Amino acid sequence: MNFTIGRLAKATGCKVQTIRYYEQIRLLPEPLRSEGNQRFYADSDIKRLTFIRHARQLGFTLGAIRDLLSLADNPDQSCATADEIARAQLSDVEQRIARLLPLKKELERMIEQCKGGQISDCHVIGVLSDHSLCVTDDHIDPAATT
Amino acid sequence: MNFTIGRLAKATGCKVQTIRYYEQIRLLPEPLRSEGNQRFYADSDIKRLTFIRHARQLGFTLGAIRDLLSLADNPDQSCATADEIARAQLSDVEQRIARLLPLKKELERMIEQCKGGQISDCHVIGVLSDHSLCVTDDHIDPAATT
DNA sequence: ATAATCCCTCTAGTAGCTATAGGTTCAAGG
DNA sequence: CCTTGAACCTATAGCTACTAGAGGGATTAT
Repeated sequence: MNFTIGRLAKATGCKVQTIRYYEQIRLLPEPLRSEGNQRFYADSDIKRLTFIRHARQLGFTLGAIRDLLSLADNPDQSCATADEIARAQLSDVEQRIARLLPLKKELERMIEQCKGGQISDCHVIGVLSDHSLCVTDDHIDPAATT
Repeated sequence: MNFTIGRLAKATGCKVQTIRYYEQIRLLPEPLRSEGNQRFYADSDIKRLTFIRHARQLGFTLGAIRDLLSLADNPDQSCATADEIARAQLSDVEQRIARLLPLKKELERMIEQCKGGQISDCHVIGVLSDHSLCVTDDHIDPAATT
């Protein structure tokens, strides 16, 4: 019923520091403390943290998770917003895939054409130096995470 | 023959601050300065920056780009190292795709099952709360960029 | 009693930029 | 020649989502 932060960490596969970080940014509520100032958690905290970690594994940002949590806290609302957040996340993932696939092709082509000679004949370096040797124009947005 | 930082930015599609940042981390050499302390660039800088931007578009990290640039600077060497860096990048991209595909599936499933009722019946929230409702176990490393 | 292990706070670091503040230089128009 | 506005300068802080470390206190096992 009462867990130290270390046990919560083990139970959820989350690092101790990460838990304190989530508390700091108010994603997790401030827990009770022992006399010696150590945090003590309840089952509800395991649930909440599990939710967070799972959502992170699905690539949701902490901002999106914050929204999803506040929805989960009010189960009488319509789930339209949750649906919307999930759809946005899906389209994000789809976009990332759509950018990575041509990238992969370009890299494969680059590597395939490298005959193992000198740098001066190297296609890897060559393609990077001269965009026109590239198959596709639009590669990737150097931002885009997960 | 002589460009201000703004012209270099336009020529390469790179922001002015980013150029200064690249100089700061020594990815670009310190350029000459005008009497009024403004940077002036030569054609070689355009080339170098183009190389960098193109490599970034292909998802290479600045560390990898630094290595590739030093290889490009010594064209008599073997291109084995360049090849290796490109292969590492390819495998990185492949791993990212491999993680995103099951993610996409899970999100699609999540959304599909959402019937638009209340949060309490919402599959989006439900799946996040209870991992066992999930199809796959291994989702994603919440790190992994581009 | 003591040692090992856990916990505490606070700060700084990671990647790759982006943005802002507060000031200087430059080029063009009147 | 003077002024105006754009472009430039430095320095610093912010972004995401953590992670690592210093320097100490608490708890538990022996």
